[in-house]
Amino acid sequence: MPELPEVETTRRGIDAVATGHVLERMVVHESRMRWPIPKDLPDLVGGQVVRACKRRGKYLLIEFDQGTQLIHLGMSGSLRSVQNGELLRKHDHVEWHFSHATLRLHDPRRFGSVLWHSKSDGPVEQHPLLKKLGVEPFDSIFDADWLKKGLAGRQVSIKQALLAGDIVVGAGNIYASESLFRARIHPKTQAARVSLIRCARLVEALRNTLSDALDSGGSTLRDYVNATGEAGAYFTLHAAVYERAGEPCRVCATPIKRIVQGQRATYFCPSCQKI
DNA sequence: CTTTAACCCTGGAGGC
DNA sequence: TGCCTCCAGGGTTAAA
Repeated sequence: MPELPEVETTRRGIDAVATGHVLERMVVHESRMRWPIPKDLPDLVGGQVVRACKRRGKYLLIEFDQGTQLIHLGMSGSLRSVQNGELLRKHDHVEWHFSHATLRLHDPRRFGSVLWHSKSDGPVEQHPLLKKLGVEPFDSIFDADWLKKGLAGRQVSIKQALLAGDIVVGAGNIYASESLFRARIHPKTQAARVSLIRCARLVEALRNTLSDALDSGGSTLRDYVNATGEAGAYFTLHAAVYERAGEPCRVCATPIKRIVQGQRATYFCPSCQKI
């Protein structure tokens, strides 16, 4: 799925289309997503003004006066703006119709979700899916100390701890590998054994990896399409290790290795990255 | 408490 | 132009 840069790119795209405008109609073509899309959601938001389009981790938050829609893109989701009346494609599951454009959620695997959090249930940050999320990577509170404290007592690998998202959000499977490469940390290093110095390196590496991806349009994915429908090529052009097993490290030419951690592929340079 | 692995689902790639 | 296996951006959930 879209990792944080892709989600943020999407947020900017839909913000430009939706914020301050009346959502004339929401249409659900397929409600069987990660969780069923609530049946009463279209009636709840139809005719309402979109007040803001925000993001928390990889969740998109569409704010209305009565509450917030939570949208997750899962592994294969994309949310893009199309001209009103553009032909529906296979796997276009949800539409948000505005007078000047339509937003479409396209998600072949349907791991994504569209949920509702009513204002009467308190701040959206308290939603069960959001309240356990770690800090945002660009929040100033996220520093070496924060990371070190978060890793304390964890027996899992640093790769898995980073991916878990309960210390810091935003590192998906691609950027977890890429960030560890930049920080020169071996992905199998025990989380609790990562030193403060290396935590500092990892904080910087994660931020640099994410902001580089954001600068190039948040487009790590083979078939990724951002909110305006523009495909990107950051990943194919710039990945240092991801999906490069057997190919030479861009720094030292040692063949990149692929291992499996927690049922997910990890890529690293066995020479540059130390335990 | 932490950790693990099953699971949700479609489609593309590659072997035969 | 078929069939089969493996793999893919995520993350919740039940079980150990």
